[in-house]
Amino acid sequence: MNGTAFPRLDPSILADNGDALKFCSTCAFSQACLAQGMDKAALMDLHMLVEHVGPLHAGEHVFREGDAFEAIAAVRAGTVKTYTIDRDGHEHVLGFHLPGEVIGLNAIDGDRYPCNAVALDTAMLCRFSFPKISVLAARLPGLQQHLFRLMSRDIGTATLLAGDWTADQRMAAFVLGLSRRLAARGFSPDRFQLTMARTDIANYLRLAPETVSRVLKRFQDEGLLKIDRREVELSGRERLQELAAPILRS
Amino acid sequence: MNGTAFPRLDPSILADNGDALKFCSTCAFSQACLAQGMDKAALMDLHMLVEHVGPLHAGEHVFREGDAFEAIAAVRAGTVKTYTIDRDGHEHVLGFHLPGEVIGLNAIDGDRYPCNAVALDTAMLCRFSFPKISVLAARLPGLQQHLFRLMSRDIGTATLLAGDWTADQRMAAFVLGLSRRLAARGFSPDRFQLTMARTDIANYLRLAPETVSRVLKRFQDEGLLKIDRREVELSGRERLQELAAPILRS
DNA sequence: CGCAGTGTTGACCAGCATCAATCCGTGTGG
DNA sequence: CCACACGGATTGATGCTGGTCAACACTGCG
Repeated sequence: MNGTAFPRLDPSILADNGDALKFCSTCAFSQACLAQGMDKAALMDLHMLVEHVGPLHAGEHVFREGDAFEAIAAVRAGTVKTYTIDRDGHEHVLGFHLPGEVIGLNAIDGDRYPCNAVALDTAMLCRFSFPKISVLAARLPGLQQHLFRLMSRDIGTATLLAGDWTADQRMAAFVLGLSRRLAARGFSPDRFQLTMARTDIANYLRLAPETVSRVLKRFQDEGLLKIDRREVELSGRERLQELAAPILRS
Repeated sequence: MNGTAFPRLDPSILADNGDALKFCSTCAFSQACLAQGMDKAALMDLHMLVEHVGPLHAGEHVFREGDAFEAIAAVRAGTVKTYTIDRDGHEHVLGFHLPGEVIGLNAIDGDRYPCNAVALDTAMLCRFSFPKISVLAARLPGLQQHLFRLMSRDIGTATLLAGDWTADQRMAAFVLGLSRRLAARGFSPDRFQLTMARTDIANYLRLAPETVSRVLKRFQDEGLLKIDRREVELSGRERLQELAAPILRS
């Protein structure tokens, strides 16, 4: 619970610079920058300012609401949940962040993080000082473009979730969304583990945990998926897609 | 209804360049950039790439979903509504944009606008070619920072609206939010016109129009505000703030 | 005047939340 | 090894918020 806010670089990685680079080059953030037209030299610059964070264990925080904002971070492994607690004590889950995804972008406007970020399982991250990456982005058009796109995408997904969809639509979109994002990282799209509790899913989809339970049960009864504890297997992808279509816009 | 997509520069403004500059310098976008540390020369560069759009009349579109994305735009006068139509034909209002606010940021990720933008009353805009402003942003740290902040802020407001709030909370947050944004532009915070129809408010807050009507009525009965047709007067700001507090985080 | 668009009001209903009880997998201690 | 407790998940009963449907009022306009 009382994880240190943004732990510093693991010394064992610092020790061997060559290793650190090789390590980081697997980071999807770098990959995306490359695809965005950055050359090798530029990528090297990016690697110069990255700090490897972790491994964090389930329940340890990456940052907390109110912490001074200094850096964004890319998830390299594991799952990170971002959330806030409103004044009635209710948790609002802003998102679940898989490997390759970036957290902290909503903190840029303001000098403090507006939410908490916690590891749901063992997680590794790359930390990018925001002032530094801004300066670098001015030199590297590909990086600037990549950041713009990431933020733009976040606006889009946030507004999609904001729509007034039924519990079934939300649930279908959630499962399908996970499936697609996992597939994009090379994991199986049809069979995966939920790294978050039912309560977390409920707080993310703005449903009661009981509703999450019931909808999943019904989906199983109707053959859309098989679920055992946290293990999910998609068996009725078409029907799920029909349900989720208006949300995922596909 | 059938407004041209992103009408070109009004020739009467082009005619007198000095006038155009004076005109644009009132633009809140420029103001904000100045505040962000840009100098006069930089501002001049920014003015070089701006195109003035409008006046657009109520119902004319700035852009439509699926149009090629080329530019973001700052509202200079009037109100612009952004919205999408889902496959069931239901309208989802993404936002109402007042003078000084920027639209199109959610289009950067992707080569097409993901939503429509329509003028609710007579509106004027400044259009910024996105490729051009990107290049400029790389030269002007203040501009880059400003863009980052704008997008970050949009992520935040989108996620706030996504929460599961009651009709009363949403309505209070909506009215108070308008009041504050208008106040920031120098308009009266206690007395203003709603430029949008009840249906638009409903589609924005994910409520039925009937609910909007009823909640406003009740707010009036309880002395929180006076409303006559589209004219609003806030009379119980404290109580509204209480209601909206968890949403507006203030 | 009559019509159309927008807004309001009322009656009814459905979806989901809430509350409460129970189940189940896991860890713990005797 | 078993008994027990605990947290998360499930299931059932009930109620409330807000949606839906329908009728009507108001305003502006041809």
